[in-house]
Amino acid sequence: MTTVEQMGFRALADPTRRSILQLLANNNLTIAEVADNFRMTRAAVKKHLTILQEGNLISVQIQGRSRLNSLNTDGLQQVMSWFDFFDTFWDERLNTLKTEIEKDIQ
Amino acid sequence: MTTVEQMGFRALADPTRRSILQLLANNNLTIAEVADNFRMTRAAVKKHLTILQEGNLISVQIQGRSRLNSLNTDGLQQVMSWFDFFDTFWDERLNTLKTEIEKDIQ
DNA sequence: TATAAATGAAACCAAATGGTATCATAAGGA
DNA sequence: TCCTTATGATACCATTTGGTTTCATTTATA
Repeated sequence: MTTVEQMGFRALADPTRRSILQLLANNNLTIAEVADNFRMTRAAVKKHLTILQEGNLISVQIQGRSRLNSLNTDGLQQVMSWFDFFDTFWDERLNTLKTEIEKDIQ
Repeated sequence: MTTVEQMGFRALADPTRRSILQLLANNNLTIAEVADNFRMTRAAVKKHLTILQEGNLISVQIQGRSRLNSLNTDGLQQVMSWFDFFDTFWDERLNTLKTEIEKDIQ
């Protein structure tokens, strides 16, 4: 049961991967360019990029011998939509609170 | 460098823990009550609850010999605020698009 | 005061994770 | 063509993770 949502959350669990996403928000970058921003091997960075891709958080465009990574907002939206569940929860609590206050007033 | 944000993301990476949060959105539950909803031992569930607490996603209230777990919206808010970074990114892209269209019109 | 109920804690285990090093392959450029 | 650049793919390793089992501690209760 490895849903897209699950892959997205798993991808976001690592701080390096979250940094990569913030990098890609500014520019589309090749693997080597992304790797320049971290103190680990290109191989390690490439693994992170693969996991980000599996979570639909980035998309890849192959240009000759290089591989351009760009942010994919679809995955981010999907993960963010998980939190909507709690929006209704918060609304309900606010309504309950409101009802209690109204009771107090009368 | 284990920030609260990092702990929150890590806590959310596991599907069992996300389910627990949704359970606690409806009711405050003891460890045993939470465990009734899963096919794993109480010990395993307790570990998950500890990780959720470290991520500020739940808070615990001790009542006699039982331990009541409840949703802590602070942690959720903190994690959700990470995504705000990309809101401005999206806005910028929309503005860029708008500018391009306006250029086309003239 | 026994006894049951609820949790705490620690040792242990298999699998996943994040990293490295190494070698292979593909594509541009002098 | 030859060399360099950019990536692909493995094998390997230490640590973390998610789970179990077992035993100890604390708190209600008959």
